[in-house]
Formats: sequence, C-alpha cells, structure tokens
Amino acid sequence: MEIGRRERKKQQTRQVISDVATRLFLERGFDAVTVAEVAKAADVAVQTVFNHFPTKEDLFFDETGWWLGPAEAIRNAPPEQNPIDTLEQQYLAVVRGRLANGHLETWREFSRTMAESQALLARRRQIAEEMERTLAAALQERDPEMEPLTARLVAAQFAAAQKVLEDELARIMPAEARPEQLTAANAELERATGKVFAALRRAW
Amino acid sequence: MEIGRRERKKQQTRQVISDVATRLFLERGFDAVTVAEVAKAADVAVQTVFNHFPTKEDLFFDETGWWLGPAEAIRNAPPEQNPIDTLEQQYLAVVRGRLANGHLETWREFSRTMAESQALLARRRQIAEEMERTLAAALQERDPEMEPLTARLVAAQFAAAQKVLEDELARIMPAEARPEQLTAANAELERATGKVFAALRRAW
DNA sequence: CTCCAAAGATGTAGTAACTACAAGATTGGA
DNA sequence: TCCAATCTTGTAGTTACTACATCTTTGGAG
Repeated sequence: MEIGRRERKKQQTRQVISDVATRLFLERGFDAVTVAEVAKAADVAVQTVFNHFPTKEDLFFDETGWWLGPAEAIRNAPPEQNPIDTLEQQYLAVVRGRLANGHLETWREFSRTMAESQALLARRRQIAEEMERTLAAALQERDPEMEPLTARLVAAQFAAAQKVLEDELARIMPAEARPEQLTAANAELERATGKVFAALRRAW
Repeated sequence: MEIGRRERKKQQTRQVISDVATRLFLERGFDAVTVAEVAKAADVAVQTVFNHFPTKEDLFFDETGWWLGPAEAIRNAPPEQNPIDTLEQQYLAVVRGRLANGHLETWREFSRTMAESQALLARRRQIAEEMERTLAAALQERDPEMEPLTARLVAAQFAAAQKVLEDELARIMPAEARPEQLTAANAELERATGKVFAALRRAW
C-alpha cells in the first residue's frame, strides 16, 4: 500500500547517496569531503541530499542503528535475567559480529574515519547519550520498582563502560591483523570486557 | 615582565567580549545570538572575537574551567585517601559552591541556557570527555600500579555519575526557590550523591 | 624624544553547512 | 487523459569560521 514505484525510487536515491557518501568518507576522510561533492558524485542536487539526511553526519551514521541494541536487549530478555548479564551478552554479541570475517576490515575503516573527525566524534557522543536515555527508559519499564535515578545510573555506567571498551577495542585491533595476533587480541578483549562488567555487577 | 599596558589592554578586550557575549546568551539564548552581534555589542570587529576565542561555544564556557577540578583534587589529595572519597568531596564542594547565596541564580541561568542549545550540550559532552581523560591520567600518575584500563574505567564511571547528578540537580533546583524548598532539594541532592558514590565505591 | 619592529585590531574575500522557498519533473490514481 | 501529490531541483540567503593583507598601537633601543 506504500511501496509503489515512487517510494522505491525515493529509497533508491537515498541509498545511492548514502553509499556514495560512505565510500568518499572512508576514502578521503569525513572533513575533506563536502556535501556538494557527495551530491555531485551521486548525481543529485545538493538539496536532495538534505532532503534525505538532515545533517552531513547522518550520511556517515546512516544504517548503523546500534544505539537501540541495549534497550531492545533489555526489553526482550527472559524475565528473571540480571540486566547486567543481558547487557554483557548483547555487547559481546555485537563485538563478535564486528570481528567476524568479512566485517573486520569494514569496521576498522569506520573506526579510523570516525577517530579522525571531531565532528563525527561529537556525533558519536550524542548518539551514545541517546542510547543511554533509551536504555534507562527500558530498564525502568522492565522493573517499575526501580528508582528512576537508579535506572539512569545503571544506564550511564553501562554507557561509560561501553565507551571504554570501544576505545580499548580501537586500540587493540588496528595492530596487524594476522590470525595469531587476532586471537590474542580477542583474548585480551574478552578479559577487559569481563573486568568491566564485573565492576558493573559489583556496583548494583 | 609580561604585564605591560599592551597585555592589559588585550585582556581587557577579551574580558569585554566575554562579558557581553555571556550577557547576550543568557538574555536571548545561545543560538539566537550571532557572533556578529556579540562583536557589535562589544564594539570590536568580528575578527577580533575570533582572535580571542576559537569558537562561538568558547565564548560561553570561558572561565568556567571546572573540567580540571577532579584531576587536580586527585593530585592534591592526602597520600592514603581513597580516590572515590576525594572525588566525592570535590564534587560536593563544587555543588555547594554553586548553591551558595549569590551563585544560585547565576548557575540556574547558565544551566537553562545550556539546556536549550544543542551546540552547547555538544560542547559540554566534549569538555566532560576531556575531564575524564585528565582524571584518568591523574589517577594513574597517583598510583602507577593501577592498570591503565582500570584508571580509564574509574574516570569514566565518575564522569557518568557526575553527569547523572548534574541532570538530577538541574531537575530539582529550577523548581521554586523558596528557602524551605531549597533545603528539601538540598537534602534530596545529598541523598542522590551519597547513593551514586556508594555504587562507585562498591564497584572498586 | 624619535622611530622601528612586533603585536594587536580591522577589513575583505572566501568556504561550507545548512534553511527557505519557488518552480520543475515524475508518478499514482480518478 | 489529466490532475494532484510528491519528489527533485535551483536560487538566494544566513552563519560560523579561515586566510590574509593592512592599519594602529605600543614597548623599547638609540
């Protein structure tokens, strides 16, 4: 009822823009590429880009959507499971997905590009904050007994932990990717993750 | 050796710009005031504003400098004191200073103005991140035995806690300011602070 | 006191991300 | 077939910020 040719073409235009933009950003860096260049490369008007994406940053973070994961995991978790356990499992699943063959290199490029742009780092902070809010809401929805302050605190501490682990991951993984080093890095990462979530568990 | 008339005039110009900007921002909101207007009101060229302040946001956050507090507190703390205790004391001191007579209204205006501008909120996140980094460095400098990951984690969790408390403070304090409510709000705040830092202590 | 060099203030020109809006092109459906 | 909704485009602005040349003030050497 809504997927006529018109809508399809619209989505197609959007996809082309997003793909072209991503490619250019990864190739030359976010700050070095202008929206006008993206538009030209995608063969559309600059206005069309802004019709589909409110800001330049949205071109980069399009379709990643990871900020809903933790809240959804909490909502879908089995009734009696400890929230921290749920969050740890979800986090590990995400990270393992990233490190799986075929995704690793993509993730690295994303990570590197992001680290090189203040604008993208700022946007990541904003997204993390939104993730934190939705997580706090999910936690409280899940357990209405929980004090709002507590829910916000747990969410904030999880967000903080996640950030530290992200940085750690970015520090460990870019170093040469030969298999034996990769498994070592993997072990190191699991250790760090365990430590971080252990602290979280102790706190609550 | 460096405080001749020239330097004095320079600092004076800077101060005028900063004051005028702050006043305008508080009066009309950060986004509604342009740098050109600030320059005009301060009777200087637009360029001069940018000579003294790299970005518009720096005009707002000038001379607040709170992001060094925690790290300095750690560096200056008595040798055997628990870092979490140090941080709690420092935080309480800062908050009490803000709530002291004469500072409360100023803080409220700052807080409100900041909350109404995405640009300022983004900058606050960036500053918080810098605070976190300097704190992590101070923690590790203080106790070289500490694993870097641990130092980063403690700093991150403190930053997260601080953020939650800031939001809580902003939520509690704007409500009517009559003395009896103020003491009630104060008690509520102390309770929240105690709870937050207790969790931090449990974690480490 | 004079005058020069450095440093601060100014003005001009330009870039890039957006916004508002009017006008053109395409498409779904009557 | 044709109209109306919707997507796309082009034009004209606004604003933060940069580069750079020029003007003005000032501290200090002679």
